[in-house]
Amino acid sequence: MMILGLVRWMQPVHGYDVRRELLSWSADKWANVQPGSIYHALRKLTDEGLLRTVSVEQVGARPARTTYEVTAKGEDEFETLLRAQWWQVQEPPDPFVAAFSFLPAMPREEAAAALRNRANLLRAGVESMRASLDSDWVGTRKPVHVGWMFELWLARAEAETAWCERIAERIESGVSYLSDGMERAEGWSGWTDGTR
Amino acid sequence: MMILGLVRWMQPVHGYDVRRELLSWSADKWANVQPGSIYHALRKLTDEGLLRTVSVEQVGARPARTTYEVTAKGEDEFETLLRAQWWQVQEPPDPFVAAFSFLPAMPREEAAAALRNRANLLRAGVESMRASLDSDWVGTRKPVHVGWMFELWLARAEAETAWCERIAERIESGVSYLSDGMERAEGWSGWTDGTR
DNA sequence: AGCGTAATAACCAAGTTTGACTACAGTGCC
DNA sequence: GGCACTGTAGTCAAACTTGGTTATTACGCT
Repeated sequence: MMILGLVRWMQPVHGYDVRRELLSWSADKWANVQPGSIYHALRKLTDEGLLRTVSVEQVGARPARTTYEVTAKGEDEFETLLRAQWWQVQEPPDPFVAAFSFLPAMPREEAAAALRNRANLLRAGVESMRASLDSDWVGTRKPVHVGWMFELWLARAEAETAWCERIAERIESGVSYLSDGMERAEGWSGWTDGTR
Repeated sequence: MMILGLVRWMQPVHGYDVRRELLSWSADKWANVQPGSIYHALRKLTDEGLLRTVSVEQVGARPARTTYEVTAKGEDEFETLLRAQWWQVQEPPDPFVAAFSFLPAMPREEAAAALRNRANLLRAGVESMRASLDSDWVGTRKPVHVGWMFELWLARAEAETAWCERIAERIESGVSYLSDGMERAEGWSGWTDGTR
């Protein structure tokens, strides 16, 4: 749980603060935390004894805001969780890879075009990232390691760009999708080989 | 939905077949489809009119197995879904990135060690992938594009390996985590700067 | 002064995912 | 023949996510 970590370094906080911080990191993209989940998570963590409510303030007739802070147990749990993620490699599910596994269901032309398009989109992303890396915003107003995360994305994106173009060429070159050993093997009748 | 695509090229199938195929692709890793979700998904897709049940056989006193196939509407929907994934770039949530964003909560030494470790794990993965790419198994018994997916993982993993080592060095070199512009800015008291 | 829009703070019901569990049939081993 | 084990097929309740909604206050504009 990511929320726990956030509460830990902003404590004491209330839900809305956490939400804003998450959105400002646009963390809904790379963590799986949508605004809606936050309050549920906070309550659950409290039930488990990892958080403790500090106070419940009420300003006018607005919804009461509850402020949380981390307990000793929560601190422990966070360390454990954090270490688990740091020491393990565990590749995240990627919808594109899933879609790519259905390659033979796409007409060759379209597949190649889509890959080229993807390469361009990635390049655009790289460009805009580089821009904000060079600009002073990330350079001076954010901790240094935020820039490092950008570098990771950059490296990944560049690797992927190259791959997209390589594969696009192969597809256009008309290589058969069925490998040598299984030209006439049965059970693959569902595949169109991109030539429908 | 990924299940739809699978049913589409294995039809007619029953749930267990789908499950086996998914596991054999170890798709529980890169798609988010655990065995438990399959039957629910099949039923839901049927309710939505994307699938149609073909028959319900019963062998002895075992659970009845229901066989499905794709309807015309399901075919359409699949095309739409597939294209959405092919033409969009949408980076998946990555738990490591999430954990990395808490870098300042880790002692410097450990962070560096963990990154080095990660680099090694990635290298090991690359190695074993390369091995199975060279072996005949992927080369001859699987469609060619499965090999291409391996190449993508490889490219990503190599990029990330390099990054890990670069960052590990920086961390060891003792750079401050706080960027120049915010040395004395308030509100960051929760950060330990890796020197607890 | 009046009015519309944005921000604040949270809730909730509905939909999804998950891991654990059931129950039976072959198969191999002693 | 008896027994343990693996493979087959699917169910289920509990946990988790999500997107939309409420209700009030502050702000800006004319």
